[in-house]
Amino acid sequence: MYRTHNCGELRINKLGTEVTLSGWVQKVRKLGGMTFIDLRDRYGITQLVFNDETDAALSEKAQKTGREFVVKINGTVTERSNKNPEIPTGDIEIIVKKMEVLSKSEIPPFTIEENTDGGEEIRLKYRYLDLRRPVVQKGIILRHKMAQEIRNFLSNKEFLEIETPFLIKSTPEGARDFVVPSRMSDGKFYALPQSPQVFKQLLMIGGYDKYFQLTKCFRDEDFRADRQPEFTQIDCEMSFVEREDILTTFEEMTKHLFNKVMNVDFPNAFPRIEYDKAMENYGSDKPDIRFEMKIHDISKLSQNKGFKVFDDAEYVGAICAEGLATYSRKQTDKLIDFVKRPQIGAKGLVYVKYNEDGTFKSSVDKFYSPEDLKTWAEALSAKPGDLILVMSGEKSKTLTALGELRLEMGERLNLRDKNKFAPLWIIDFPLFEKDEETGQFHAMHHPFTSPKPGEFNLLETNPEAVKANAYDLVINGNEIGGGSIRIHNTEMQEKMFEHLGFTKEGAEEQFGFLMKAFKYGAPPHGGIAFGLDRWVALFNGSDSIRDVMAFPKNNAGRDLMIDAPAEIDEQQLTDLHLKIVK
RNA sequence: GGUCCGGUAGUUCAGUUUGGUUAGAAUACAUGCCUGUCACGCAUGGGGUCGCGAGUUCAAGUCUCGUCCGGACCGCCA
Repeated sequence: MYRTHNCGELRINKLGTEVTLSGWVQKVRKLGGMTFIDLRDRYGITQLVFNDETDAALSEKAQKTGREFVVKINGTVTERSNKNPEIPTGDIEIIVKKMEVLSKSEIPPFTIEENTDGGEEIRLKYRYLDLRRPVVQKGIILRHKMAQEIRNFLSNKEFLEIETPFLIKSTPEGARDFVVPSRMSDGKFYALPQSPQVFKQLLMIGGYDKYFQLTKCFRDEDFRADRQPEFTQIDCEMSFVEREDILTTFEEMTKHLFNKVMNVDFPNAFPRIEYDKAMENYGSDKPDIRFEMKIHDISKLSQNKGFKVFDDAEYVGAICAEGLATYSRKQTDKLIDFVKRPQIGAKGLVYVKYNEDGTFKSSVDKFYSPEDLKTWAEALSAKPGDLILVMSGEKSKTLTALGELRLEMGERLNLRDKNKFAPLWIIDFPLFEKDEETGQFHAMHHPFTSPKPGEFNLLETNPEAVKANAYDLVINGNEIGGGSIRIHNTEMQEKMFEHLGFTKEGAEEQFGFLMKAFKYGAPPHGGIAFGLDRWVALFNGSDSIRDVMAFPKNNAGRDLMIDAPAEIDEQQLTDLHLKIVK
């Protein structure tokens, strides 16, 4: 037998018990005639003691074990004379009688402790060692708990977990597909799903009116801290539902998860904000509403006073950063640099300091009287001591830039507390967005999204104004999930493809099977999908989804541990009818 | 496709601004001392193609160009 207990469970009430433990040697402390070993497994750390006077040979053996050796010991649970209040097992230690080395270890490339000395790259390369660290385990365990709770909740609501295929067909809309060459069909390819979208709709037509799946999705685009080539979605779909049914069901699921996993309760309904309002007030379609600092339109108050920059602008907007009127010239210059960074791309920034004594000091004093500035302050509900930040230009771009600035100021004012959660729904997204270069319409959500009821007619006259029956769940500025009520009849779907620039033949070739299915009694349906990785990362307080994936890839989509992607041999290429062109 | 930052001991970094003696620190590792440590302590020691290639120069970790690798971001991600 390898163990009677794990390394995290022994307490003072087990004094005198003979135990067997197995685990990894985290640390050996030699104090002359006495040696301590910290033995670790995923449940905790237990201290082992060896004494020269009791058993010199065993003590010698203990001193020779290195970090990360796997050992099995037999011994007696004893009260420590010097207790360690830092760890749960700190009141006891094991006086070892027998030790067996089960597996030796080379010297690990970084320290495997709560605070490692290893950098990102080396920890990815030796991911199996990083996985031994409690902080990493915490994320992996949290992920398991969330997945369990999701399954419990949905299963109790009579949702069925149904798998859909990974080897499917490439479609032109959306992200780039990962592609798999076919050996059996010369020159043909499978594609890995970007999401099970079409299959879950076909399941609705197949009569499985409540479906879900925790499944991998694949998108061959460039990656970020919160984007990996393969990621996990909580994919859900329901039949005979309207938007309200979906929002109610999944708001309940969200609350269930918060309650069971984070012990956080939301007695009230989540706020619902229309897309247009979100853009106007927060400059983002995924606003962080842990703090207010709304954007205000001060175009009317600031134009026609002789300041050309504002007069020529389509829009002038401002935010109010509380208590920052004391910012120095150097600090305001830093903010100007911040908005001028190419990622934000603003031309500049005007600041107004509303001083404690009620006076104003701004970078545009030449053009605006204190009375003018006072009207701005009133519009923003600014108090003496606050700093007003103003940007102008083309409306949507300025709003986006102000949104970025708002987040930055929220960060500086410590308003983005990781222990605080602010979920909300964004609703009424536009159905289409226009490609700036080609003028072509794209589906903002996806091409199966239904327009809002009552807006079907607008489709012909003013497609850009049509709102989609789509919704996103946003928590703390992260898009956690999104979905829509789908189109469920052939005519509407054909019209949609037409607007998206598909020819009749093209649509038939790509999605003919779906259009055909619609002809055999398709129930009204809709659904939602959540990004499990992002959600776990959010609950875990991680900035990167890599922290909550057992084996993540780097930002170039490479797996540094197994060194993938890799070349394949000539025979494989031949079998797949492929030739490498350099 | 683009912008920015980085690559020096097993690891994390300093040194590069202003080219110039034997490239440092911490930690890890090894050895010795140490009987209550838990970031143990003390002493000694080993450990470097300064990512790679080319160039400038009497001389390159340091300057230039190219290239590879890693990270953050923009585009992209229905």
